Amino acid sequence: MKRAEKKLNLPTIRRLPAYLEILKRLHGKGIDYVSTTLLIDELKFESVLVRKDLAGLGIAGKQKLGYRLTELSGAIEEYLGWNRNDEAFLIGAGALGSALLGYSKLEEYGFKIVAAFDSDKVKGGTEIHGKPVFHISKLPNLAKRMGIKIAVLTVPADSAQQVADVLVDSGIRGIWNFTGIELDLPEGVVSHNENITSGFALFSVKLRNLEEVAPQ
Amino acid sequence: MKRAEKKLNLPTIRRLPAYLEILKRLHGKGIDYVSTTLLIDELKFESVLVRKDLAGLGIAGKQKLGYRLTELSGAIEEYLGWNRNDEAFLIGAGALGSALLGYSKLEEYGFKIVAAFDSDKVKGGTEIHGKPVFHISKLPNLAKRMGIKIAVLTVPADSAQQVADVLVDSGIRGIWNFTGIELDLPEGVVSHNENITSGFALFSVKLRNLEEVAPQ
DNA sequence: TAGATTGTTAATCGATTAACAATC
DNA sequence: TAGATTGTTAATCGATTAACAATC
Repeated sequence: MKRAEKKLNLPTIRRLPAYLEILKRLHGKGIDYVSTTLLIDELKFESVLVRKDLAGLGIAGKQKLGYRLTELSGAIEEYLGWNRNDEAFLIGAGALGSALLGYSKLEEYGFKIVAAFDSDKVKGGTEIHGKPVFHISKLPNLAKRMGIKIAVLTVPADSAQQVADVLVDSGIRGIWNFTGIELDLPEGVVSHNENITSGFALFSVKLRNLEEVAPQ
Repeated sequence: MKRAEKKLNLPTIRRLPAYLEILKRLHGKGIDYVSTTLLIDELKFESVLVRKDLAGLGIAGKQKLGYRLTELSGAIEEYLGWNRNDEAFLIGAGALGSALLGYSKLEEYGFKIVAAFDSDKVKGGTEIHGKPVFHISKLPNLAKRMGIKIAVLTVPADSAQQVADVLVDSGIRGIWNFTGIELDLPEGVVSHNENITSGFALFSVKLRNLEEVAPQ
């Protein structure tokens, strides 16, 4: 299969997992071909948009039939790199960190958190959702020995930058950042900020509008 | 204080919490006036953007000085409705649900989860992060008695719609939806979808690019 | 053939950025 | 006054939607 060369735009990339989820469900039902009309039955947006999105993946549909399901989901997984197997560390084993350690979908998508770290004193042999938890002082050594290049950062905001510096020194090149802090990182290290408060703000505004339309 | 009438665009609303966070930090340092140049020192984007964002809040800055910190953060909180006190139920006390029950920032922002529900058999007196957990069968009654109108939905995808129907019947009008499923809801009920896989997809693509630029 | 679908090009809409005027 | 800043209008950029051609 030829690698899709086209650069997809950001909203498209955000939508890809939703397509993949639906495709999985349809695959379970023994469906072989999916049309964009079938896909938008499940989603709530326009079929042109789906078609544009899929066009960038570099696969072709068949008129009257749609896209071959396995080919389509394969292309999405390949585009996202979810057919690979990435190993990552998680730092900050609080409530959010623990939730991510137990979020099995990540592994399904080729993203395996192999160990967690925390600044609290941890007893030897501690595990959360079956993943070992170490004191953060052990991270640099383990990262180098295991060749880990990816980290999930779920520490409190006020230690975010400091921990990030340690990660960079330990050879980490990609940081999935849940701290709400904009990290200062050197060239060659990428981060992606996940910010639940942004989504909460949108939800809040929707709630406020609701109350204004029909108070009490 | 006059209510800001202007409708802010979605990206602006998403940015408001970040401004608020910075303002809180600066407030702790005893700073009274903040300029947009000061704000962008912390963020990584353009000061025009910040100015445009703040313009919609309906407050005025002072040339050479900037905005009065308390007035600015007050206006943001009011716009988001974070100066109110909303009570909510959480449904689905798994890993993610538990994390949200322990996420104290929500309460700081006027959003209080008062109880959790799960379909698993729960013993009387069960608590997670100090919040009582009930069997879901108790929800309709409690929601009505307590006048709860907001729910956080963290159940597995395959029961999402079914639980949402129960919520609507119980008088819930706003659903913060973490299930990854697009809910079918009647007129007058709003939902906001939080989808961690979307963010993970963006992170994955950044990681993939990283590897392509400098393999191994 | 008629109809369902893919896939592309043009038009529109929305958000960011650039330019600059106003003012303390 | 000079300089730092707010705040607005115009230009640009990016994404969605509309229109439609192509084809099985």
